[in-house]
Amino acid sequence: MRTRFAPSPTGFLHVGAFRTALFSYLLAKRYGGDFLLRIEDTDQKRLVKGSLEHIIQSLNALGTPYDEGPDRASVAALPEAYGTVDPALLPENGGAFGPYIQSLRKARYTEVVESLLDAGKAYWAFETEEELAGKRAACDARKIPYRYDRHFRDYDLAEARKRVADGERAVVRLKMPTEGPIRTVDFLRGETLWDANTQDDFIILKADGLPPYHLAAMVDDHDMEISHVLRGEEWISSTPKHVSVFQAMGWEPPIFLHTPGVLGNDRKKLGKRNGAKPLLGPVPEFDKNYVPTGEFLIGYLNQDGILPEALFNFLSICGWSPGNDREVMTREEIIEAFDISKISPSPAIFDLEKLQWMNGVYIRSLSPSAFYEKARPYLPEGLDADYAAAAIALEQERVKELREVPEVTDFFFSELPEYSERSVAKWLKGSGAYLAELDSAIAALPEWSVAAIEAAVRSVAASHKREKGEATHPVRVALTGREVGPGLFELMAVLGKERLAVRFKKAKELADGGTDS
RNA sequence: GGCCCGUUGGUCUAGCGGUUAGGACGCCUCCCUUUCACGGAGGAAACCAGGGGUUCGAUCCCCCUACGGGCUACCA
Repeated sequence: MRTRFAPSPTGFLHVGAFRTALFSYLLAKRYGGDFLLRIEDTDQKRLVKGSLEHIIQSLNALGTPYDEGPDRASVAALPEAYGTVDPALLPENGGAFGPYIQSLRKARYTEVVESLLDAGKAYWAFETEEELAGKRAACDARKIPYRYDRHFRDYDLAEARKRVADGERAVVRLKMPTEGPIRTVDFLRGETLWDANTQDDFIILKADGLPPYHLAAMVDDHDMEISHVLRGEEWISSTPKHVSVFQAMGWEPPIFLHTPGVLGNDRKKLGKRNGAKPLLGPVPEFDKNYVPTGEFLIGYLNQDGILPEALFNFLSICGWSPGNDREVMTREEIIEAFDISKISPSPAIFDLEKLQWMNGVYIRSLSPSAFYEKARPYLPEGLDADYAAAAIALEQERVKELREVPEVTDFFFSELPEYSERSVAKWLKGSGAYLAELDSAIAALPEWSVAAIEAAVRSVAASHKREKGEATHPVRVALTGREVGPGLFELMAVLGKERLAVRFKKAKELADGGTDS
């Protein structure tokens, strides 16, 4: 069992691609196999600096690291246009089937193309791109479907090679069957028969000397002994091309499984073409000339504080289910339950609200110290660690994304809370005497515990004939400036005597002018 | 236009010829409770895209239509 993820270094890794990578990873791990990363950079024009590192970082961040893939030596061999990759992210030895970067495998593709040429299964074609565009336009004008006219299909090979040797620009095309159906099998959707006359003698070697995807990926999947090819459903239509390559070379094709797209709320595919943002890992800085367009649904989930484990879990059940009602599962449980035949063949809409809910589930399952560690990057610098940990622990069951932590805990860390006028008017006015008495009672407490604090507050409240919200709300507003938040007595215990005294003093001033009831 | 793929509540899905069509998110109500949240108990929400078949019986098998998506590049 060997699977691979084969993205192009052309920008952000988007959810759809990410989920396909996850499925590939899960399949390999389910059967104890290997998951490989291969970089498909045969279109050098679309290369975006920094995206190679982004791809590797993202895979690591999600928790789907590759068993075989780019290593230090091969990345070092890349031109500067790829940007740098943190060596710590790269293995010393990428694996026995490398290099795993297509631009570094040019010689092997040439070899395959030459053998196809020799066998009479492919041919050189000399039309320029302009001529081809002209042929296409002519068909469009007559409203007939365009197909390459196979002008050079029977052109003399020796003659063609001479022209190429003389420096003429040319491409190599594969001779597709001219009759009979071409049969492809998709693991999820079954067999489909493609009429030969809908097929084109497609290009397998571009004029720049590199092959396009249709050839390169097949050669690599074969050479790297990939058993299951999981890829996006946009590849379904070109599968007949792919099986034709395998057939021409006399190779056994892998099992193809096309994963459905992941759509945004607008039902539009979430892909790099509409500029979905990255999911995890540091936000990459790409070249200025890389401008994603369209809807930005995903946002910077990593910056928002979505935990990798939550995303791993969520993505795994986005378009797949274990066949029962289980949704929250550990990574081990997911791997054990993973079954590609239960992948849904229809596209799914990315449900951000459900992800947020699930992230909350994962945040709540964290130990207080783990939660503190995860939340720390979102907190201001220079806080007392013990105090900060105790403070944010009170919010752990309330936040769905880590980014919420600073705004819901800021009153712990500022000298005085920000008092909203509305809250002051509603709860502080007329509570001066109550707060004053509370202040002294708290200051006089011999023992500092949540229970002791609660007892003191309840006692003072009782003497003022205050119950429930009447008793607690003025205190909450006095100490935090707001009306919602963690348990009042817990929060007071964490704030401590000194901070409490300062806040009571300020609150009494704000309450001035009113009379206690 | 041509060729493909898809279609169960708003969303993600279970189902694989006989079910009161199950679960989750979201929404609503109630309980717990000092607020919010968590947790608990309920509820609204799908004539299984529509129409034909096959069958004693179709969400499930076949066909057609509609809608959505993809491909139709010297991009992947």
